[in-house]
Amino acid sequence: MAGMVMRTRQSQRRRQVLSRERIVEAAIGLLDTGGEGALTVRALAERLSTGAGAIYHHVGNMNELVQAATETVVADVLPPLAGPGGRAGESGGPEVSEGRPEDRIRAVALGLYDAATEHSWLASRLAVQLTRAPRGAVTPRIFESMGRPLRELGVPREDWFVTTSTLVHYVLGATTQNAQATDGPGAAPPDTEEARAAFLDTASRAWRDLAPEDYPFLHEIADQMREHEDRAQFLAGLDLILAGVTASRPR
Amino acid sequence: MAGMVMRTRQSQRRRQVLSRERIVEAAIGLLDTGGEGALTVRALAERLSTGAGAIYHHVGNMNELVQAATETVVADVLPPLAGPGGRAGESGGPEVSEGRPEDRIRAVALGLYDAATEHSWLASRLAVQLTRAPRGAVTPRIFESMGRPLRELGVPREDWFVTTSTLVHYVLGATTQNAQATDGPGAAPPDTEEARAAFLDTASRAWRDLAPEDYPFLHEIADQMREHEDRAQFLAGLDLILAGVTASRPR
DNA sequence: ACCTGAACACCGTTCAAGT
DNA sequence: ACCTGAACACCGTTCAAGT
Repeated sequence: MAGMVMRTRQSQRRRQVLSRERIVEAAIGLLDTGGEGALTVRALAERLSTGAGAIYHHVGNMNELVQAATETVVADVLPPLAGPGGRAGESGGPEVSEGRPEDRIRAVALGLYDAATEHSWLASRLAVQLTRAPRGAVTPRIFESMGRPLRELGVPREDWFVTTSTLVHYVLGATTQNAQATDGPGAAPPDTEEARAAFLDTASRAWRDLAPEDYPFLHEIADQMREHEDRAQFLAGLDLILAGVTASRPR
Repeated sequence: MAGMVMRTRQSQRRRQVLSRERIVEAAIGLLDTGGEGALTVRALAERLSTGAGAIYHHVGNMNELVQAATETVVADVLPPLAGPGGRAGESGGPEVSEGRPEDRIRAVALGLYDAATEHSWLASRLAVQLTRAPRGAVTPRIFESMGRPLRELGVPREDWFVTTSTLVHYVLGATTQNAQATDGPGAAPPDTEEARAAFLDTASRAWRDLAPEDYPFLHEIADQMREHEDRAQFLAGLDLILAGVTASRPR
């Protein structure tokens, strides 16, 4: 009987070369390589050595596919959701209930930030996803892992939703902003270290070239913009918000 | 001589029915009505009673057109950039140097928020724009008007860039998140008051249906999510960040 | 100079036909 | 059940030809 099951599974696996998982995986590959413009049904079919129509047997449409890709990538960087007791889950990511609450919030934020840096297409999709599919798998996990530490920070119960939303919105905005935009037309931010330095230098100079009467502030921060480091900046902004969270709580 | 100029201008105006401005205007109309999916060269050409190719005489390509539309909409809601002295500019929006600094930051943020609410396509485009075109017209204006009041708040000079970026990122994220997504497939958030209530109700119920051991926090805030009001929430989040800004400053 | 509109090289999606 | 691939109805963009 065990043999029968084995044989069934094997033959299924042999014949069913195509699966939703394999398609999503291939889609992520195409997205990473060439951005959203590179993900087409035909390119996908070729990479999977199949016909265009076969894709539609496992995936409803293109939009659903990109959503699945987003969910897959994000799920990998979120901490497992064991209960508040803190037992370990089996998925990747750090523990959700260990360490200081600020650090746990930072860990989730950084996980999303790094994922968005690695997958340039992620940020813009993530934003859409959170709005449209609050029943999707990742939205609840993001809110749960970002918000849970707030209790320990002493945030009053009635502020939990606002505070969590604010944190998520910041992460979303910063992440979108810093995403390498390899997609579509327009001057894409650079990939290499020195190209990035040149990019910042040009941007900084552009600010300095503005009329000083109209843009006195930009003139004053042009240097800081040239020298800033994205990831450190992201963390500093997060700490600013956390300072607000701590300052607002009653004692 | 004045007559000659007049005649030239008139005949130009008569013949040149098409102009970059008119095209951008029509594009905004299409975007507002049907989202990014509704903006096609053919639809644009029909609305302007012309051929498809004519568009390309005034606009480089589709992407450039959407960027121009974004710039136009955003420019209308930003305060005029008179010097720190505070004389009035001639464009729309409130004064940049009047009132308490917190209120001026709120005004800019709300202007962007309201614009994004009115133009559902704006948010996602704005995010892209800020990254790719730091020399564009709106990015400097946003940073200048959001950051200028920071001096009066007592934020130390070396924190100006981080603080401004954090504020902009939050606005960007919140705005993207709350944007009515009429575009593309997927369940679009609703337009009417009661449809929105139903939407929030469903979303809140979805959180409540999650396993309580894994999502204890979401269970606790499900009610707040159902009852929250987007704009008030947006402002509350902004105030949270401003609290952090104030808390971090040396005194 | 400005505009026309057919033509080109793509898309996502469907569907009869095959195995 | 799963897959094939031609066909359909779209795209953005180009370009010879007109005025």
